[in-house]
Amino acid sequence: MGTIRLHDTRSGELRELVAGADGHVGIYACGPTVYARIHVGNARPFVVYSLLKRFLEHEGHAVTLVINITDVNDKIYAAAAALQVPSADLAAEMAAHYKADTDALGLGRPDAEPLASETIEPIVALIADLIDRGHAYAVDGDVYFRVRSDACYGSLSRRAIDEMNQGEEPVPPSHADRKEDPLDFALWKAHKEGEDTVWFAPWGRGRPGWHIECSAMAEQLLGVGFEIHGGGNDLVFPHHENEAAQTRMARDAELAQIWMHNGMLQVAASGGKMGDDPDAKMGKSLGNVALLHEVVEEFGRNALIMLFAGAHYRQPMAFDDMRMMEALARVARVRDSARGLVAGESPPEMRPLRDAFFAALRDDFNTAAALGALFEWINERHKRRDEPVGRGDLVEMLSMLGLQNLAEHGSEAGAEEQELLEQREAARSARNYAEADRLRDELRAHGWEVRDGPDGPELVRIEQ
RNA sequence: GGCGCCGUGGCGGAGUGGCUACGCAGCGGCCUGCAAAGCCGUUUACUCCGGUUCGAGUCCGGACGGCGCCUCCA
Repeated sequence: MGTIRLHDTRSGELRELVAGADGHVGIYACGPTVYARIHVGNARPFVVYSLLKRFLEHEGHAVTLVINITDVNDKIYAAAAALQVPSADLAAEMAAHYKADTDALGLGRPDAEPLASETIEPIVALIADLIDRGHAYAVDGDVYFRVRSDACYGSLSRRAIDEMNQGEEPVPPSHADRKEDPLDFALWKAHKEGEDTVWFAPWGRGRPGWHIECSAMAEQLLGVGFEIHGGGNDLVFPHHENEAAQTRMARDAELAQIWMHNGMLQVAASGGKMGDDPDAKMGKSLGNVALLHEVVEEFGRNALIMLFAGAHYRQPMAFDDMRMMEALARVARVRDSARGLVAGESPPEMRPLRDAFFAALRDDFNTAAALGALFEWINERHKRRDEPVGRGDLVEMLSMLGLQNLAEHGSEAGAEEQELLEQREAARSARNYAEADRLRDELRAHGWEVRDGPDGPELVRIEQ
């Protein structure tokens, strides 16, 4: 084990991860708002934090990963109204899709996936505390956070307070004067015409604002002052700034120690289908989305994880079909290499490359550099092709990426394919190469590639 | 306009004050009926201009270019 450092947005530098009691590490990552099916961009944080959990556990920590589901939100009301369905039904449907789509990534589930709609009591209690402490105020059923009462406001996103505005939804003229200060943001929104879900609070009927939902859900499951808060870097301001401010003012403590932010997926306006140069963040509002389940169905989860792991999590990442094809080739390289490894430990001389892999992960979870070490290990393994090489190191490394399946024995070809292979061998023996090649093409159409080796032909499953 | 990030070889993408990242693709060779896989060899780098330094893609300043946030967004 060694020191693990992670980039902290607040300080702008790498900070050592300091675990809590008994080596416990709590991670809270902002999950999706469920008003439509998620796109591959939404999957990046899911993958990054799921893999981070694996790595931290490997390093001896007990990890609790929480990824929330925002199921009460303006966007959900709007989408449900457009579809003429109850907003709660739409949210439930899309939450189910979200779980199925991320299940297909094969990385397991987070330890907790709280719903905003099931956290209303803690949310109301948190708002009440803020009002009691003078950091929030109720006006005509709305409740607003008094931004200027927090001297540290802006410290996460490092913005000067006078250069900010909360924007929020278009404010009707009748509401324009509700806020004491334009900077103040809503903790509770009074029920409005057309909204079909409502909860009761001391200051009136309504529903929570987005930011307070996360503060409450995180505290419920991880307490205050947990180790890592994550999310996309588009959430730094205002979402995470507001989350941090709410908890700071209500609890006199910081919500999280390290604020991690992953970079955006960049994609062309076509959604990455046409090979155009990526030129903008993938986003539902831009219409340039590639849906997660479509990408997984087309290229497989191995390739998508390989793509994500191929770049540092903080960097923006280009996404398109060409890059998925390249990721698929990397997957094939690993699987081809793993074939032929024997059970057991790897040669000690190859240990430094395994160690380099983990050292890279300890240095701000640099999966790209780690993958470089993994491929160097593979190259070294091939140079030793005349001696048995244990798969131990490779399985250990691949497990960090959720790709250990690449080192496992693939399924055997079916009887039909075996029959075709035997027919091809017969044709080869008869030097009827035209027929042999035809049978090889036929096997390829079945998804199996023929590789003739010293010990006879072998059938190898073609990646995706 | 403000804040932040980035600019590496055909493409993707790490890293580092002096030593081949890595992957994909290309080229030559070995192997092979031909392929595939693999091996050997090999081509192509650090946006530009100043500065610091014995030495800078690597640090500092500037220019140009790109991206994110500043309104919902992973």
